[in-house]
Amino acid sequence: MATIYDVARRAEVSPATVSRVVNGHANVDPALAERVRTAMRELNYRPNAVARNLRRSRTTLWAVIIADIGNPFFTALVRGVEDVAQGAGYSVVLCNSDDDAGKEGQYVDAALAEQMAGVIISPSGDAANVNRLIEARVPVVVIDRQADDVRADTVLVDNEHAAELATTHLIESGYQRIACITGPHSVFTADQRLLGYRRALESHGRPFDPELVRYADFREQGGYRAMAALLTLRPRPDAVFAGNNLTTVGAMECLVDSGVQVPGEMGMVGFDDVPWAHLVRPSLTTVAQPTYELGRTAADLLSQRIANPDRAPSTITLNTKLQIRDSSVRGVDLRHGG
Amino acid sequence: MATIYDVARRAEVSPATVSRVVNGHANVDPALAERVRTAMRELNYRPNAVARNLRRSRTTLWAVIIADIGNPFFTALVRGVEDVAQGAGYSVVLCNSDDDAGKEGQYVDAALAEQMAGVIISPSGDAANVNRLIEARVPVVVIDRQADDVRADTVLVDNEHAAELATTHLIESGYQRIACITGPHSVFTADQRLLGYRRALESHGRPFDPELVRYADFREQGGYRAMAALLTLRPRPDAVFAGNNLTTVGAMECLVDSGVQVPGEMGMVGFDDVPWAHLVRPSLTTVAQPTYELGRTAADLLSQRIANPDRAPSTITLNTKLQIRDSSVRGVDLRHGG
DNA sequence: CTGAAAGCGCTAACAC
DNA sequence: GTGTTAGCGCTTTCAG
Repeated sequence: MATIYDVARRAEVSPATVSRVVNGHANVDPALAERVRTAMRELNYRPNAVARNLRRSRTTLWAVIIADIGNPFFTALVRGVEDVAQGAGYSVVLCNSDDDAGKEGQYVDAALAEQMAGVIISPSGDAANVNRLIEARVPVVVIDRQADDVRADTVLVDNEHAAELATTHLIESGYQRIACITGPHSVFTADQRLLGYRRALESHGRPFDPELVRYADFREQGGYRAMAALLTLRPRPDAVFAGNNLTTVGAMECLVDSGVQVPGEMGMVGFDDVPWAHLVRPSLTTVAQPTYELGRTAADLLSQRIANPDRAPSTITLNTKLQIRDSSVRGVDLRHGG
Repeated sequence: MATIYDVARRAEVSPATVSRVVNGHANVDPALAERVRTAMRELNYRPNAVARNLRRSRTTLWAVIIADIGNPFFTALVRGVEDVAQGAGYSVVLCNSDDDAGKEGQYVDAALAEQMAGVIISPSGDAANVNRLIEARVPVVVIDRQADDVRADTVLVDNEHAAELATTHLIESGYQRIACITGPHSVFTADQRLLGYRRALESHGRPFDPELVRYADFREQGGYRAMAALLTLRPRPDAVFAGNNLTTVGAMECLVDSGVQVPGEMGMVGFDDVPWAHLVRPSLTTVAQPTYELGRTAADLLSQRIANPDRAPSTITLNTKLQIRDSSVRGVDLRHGG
């Protein structure tokens, strides 16, 4: 590869002048600049970002570390991040932690080693990885999940409140024995949503029955298995609040396979929209999250922190919206077609 | 941040020795090595990958440039890449081109500038971006789509053959007027699948009617609109072969909204599996692609090319499988539940 | 087995 | 307005 010295020699200027042209610094004689540009073209010169980054001690890459690349919630969020990043002159590299603290740690290592300009992360259980970033003074924004003992900018949704509304909606629709499929114990969103579920029950004078709570991984299969287990209970629950989009899908599949009618025999509310919801019958009542906005907000926060590393961290909570459709309203029955 | 010099000073050795310890080179006195490790821990030393990359003129990052991060086909593929990369000591950074040659070009620039160790790319129409990588001698594997005038390792599926089988299946199921929703003109997979569709018609003595072919973007909305347009034709088509997973979903939504019964009034075969297919009624007949294997294969090829940059490029074609379900078989009617 | 020293490609003082 | 030069942090000959 041609270097800046090759270009300088060919254009008969100094490397400094080439650098100025490359970086668009003012005060370069137009004639010289033109000579430099010609030389660059002739040599097919491409600046070496590695060298530049070393010299400047900074880069223009953001790492976005997400828990599940297969979950549309996270990919939608990434789009929001990307759009802001692009506008601010950063490139986004996406890292999939699979909710595994070890894999996450590796990506944090990489972000640190590569001197990434900033990191947006939805942390797996353990706060240690996030804290390593903070200690290294890497600008970081935590998204979707709050980590205890972490002082960082954070973007969340009103999980507990939304879960309470969703559960209340099931209660008000006349369901009696409402179960909850939540996520893994250590995951923030799972805990919060369970809390909301519980609060709704209690404020309506309903007993909280631990047997009706299932902890699934936040994947389809987890939802399926949890639902299957719930179906063995006697008396059987007659409604379910599912803690994320994929568990909702899994639970629905289980109900289809078991021939349980929704919403007649089983009411259903999910958290976060399910993709291709239009094709699912009955249409699903869900707590809709502003996924794209979540990404945008996190990216804005990251920009601001990079510009001003010393300001106090803030937490932004965005609002969700309960989308009432067919799966949670008795009297509406199964059907397909227009 | 602590540098290798700080560690050297503290451990009372030379920077070279620290470097040897960090990189696990043999032949370092165990006592010295221990002193170095202690010093690293005390100073919370983290190697600076930027400096290392500059010195070594190589990195341990792979870029995977995909056309649509919202399409499960691509995210599944990425998982295959990741697993191989991890085993080979590389990290994967994901870049979403949105099938836009401009955005793609930016990511190619970034990959070039950052001296990425290799690139896996599903190219948008234009071959120029891929050729820039090749000219710069960056190891590159083309995936999912073939680019003309590009000599690079390539991993594909048997698009044309699969499309032919899928269309033949519709013919043999008794459908008479079979339409095709394919992708944008310039996209390789769209062209190939259209070709297969056409071949099936011709080898069964059916006329090829251009009016029955619709070019949609490979998104849900494209499929919806194309289907809507097809429904206005008189006589109306009675079956559709849809060229990718999202167009299939879109087309199905349109049929649901229009009250057209599948498979009775309209037969349907899609290309690539639709996620949450179990929830979709009727269950969809699709051409299943080995997505994960596609990613693995591309990653293996990239490994090999990095190890041996001068070997001749090869093209690997993986086989798909026609999964016959309910949407393409008359006599099976709409239903829901187990 | 260890250390000294050069240099990867670029940028930014600083000098002219 | 332009050139000279030091040095970002690391690895890797080469000497010893």
